[in-house]
Amino acid sequence: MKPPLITIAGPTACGKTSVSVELAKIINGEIISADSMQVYKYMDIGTAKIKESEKQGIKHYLIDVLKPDDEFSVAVFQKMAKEAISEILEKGKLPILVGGTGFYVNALVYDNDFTPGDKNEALRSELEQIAKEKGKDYLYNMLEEIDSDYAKTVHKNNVKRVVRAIEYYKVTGEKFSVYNARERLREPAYDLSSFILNMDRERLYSRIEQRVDLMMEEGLLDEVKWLMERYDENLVSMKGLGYKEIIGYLKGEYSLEEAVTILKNSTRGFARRQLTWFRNQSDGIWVDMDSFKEPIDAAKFIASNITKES
RNA sequence: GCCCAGAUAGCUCAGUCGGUAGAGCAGAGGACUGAAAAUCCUCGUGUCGGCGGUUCGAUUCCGUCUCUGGGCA
Repeated sequence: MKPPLITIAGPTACGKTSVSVELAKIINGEIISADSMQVYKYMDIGTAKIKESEKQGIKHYLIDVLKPDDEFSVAVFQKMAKEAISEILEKGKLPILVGGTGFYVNALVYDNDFTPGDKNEALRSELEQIAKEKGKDYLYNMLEEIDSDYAKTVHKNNVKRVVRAIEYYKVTGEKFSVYNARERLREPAYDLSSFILNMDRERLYSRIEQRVDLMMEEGLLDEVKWLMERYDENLVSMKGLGYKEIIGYLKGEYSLEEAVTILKNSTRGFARRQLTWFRNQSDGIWVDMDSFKEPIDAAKFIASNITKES
């Protein structure tokens, strides 16, 4: 018998946070964040992290658990999320996975195997160096020779992907395409109820802009300055939306006003990419946020659509 | 009032030595299996300001009008 799991996904700024808290109250659940940036401490404003007062006593997992310079990846996420699920289930409560990082949600839901192919930092930088010196085509040709099937599915300009595929092969001796094909066959490891929140695009975009303006009012600039004094700008965490744009301003690349515009534009693009993922890489009931007046109404709708087997 | 410069895709502009036009941004779609808020791919017809004229043919040349900048009075 599979353990129960409820997932709530959706693009940034669509209202996941408040709906999930309301849902947790209704069904006696606890929340696990599937968010690649909210895991980091000290990054509060830019990640639109839930505030203590907004939690309303509902326990949240995987928020503020790492420092900005700690290692993080899907594999780490999956491990920590699984631990959180066990903990919640032991209490007799329901786990609710909430977040906008579709890749993470799927990794947990399908329980993908991340045991093989651990990353090899030295190899990665070596391969990146090759791409820089001999060109992307050269690196891509290397991939074609060791795994032509995977090469067919990735664009030669996507150096990150090409590097990972070569890395995987060198580390494990197995073709990345073989690994992918195997992982693709997996069935959900949970008794799953999945929901995808969405709303009118125009409305979503204006909410994004409002949110960015609010972040500036709340002191995003100071938050980023504070982080810059302590952490390296090349950290993965510092590549997050709201951070890399303000860092650009702090380095004198453009004005603060431009930084805000760039941030708004990038966030809209992010929301669009998230939606593309949910549309094509995930299953679930789409919840039209426009048809609910309050978050609690959407939560009630979700609660009534949870499949009850246990 | 006069002079000059503009008026071209939602925005900023390029261009056509006359054969109905193209970049960036915005927008849309897609990929993704240990960087994922990352990375990468694809998609551009619009009375070329209005009206006349020259011409086989005008967005391109000429005239005129309107509007917008700037300058002179």
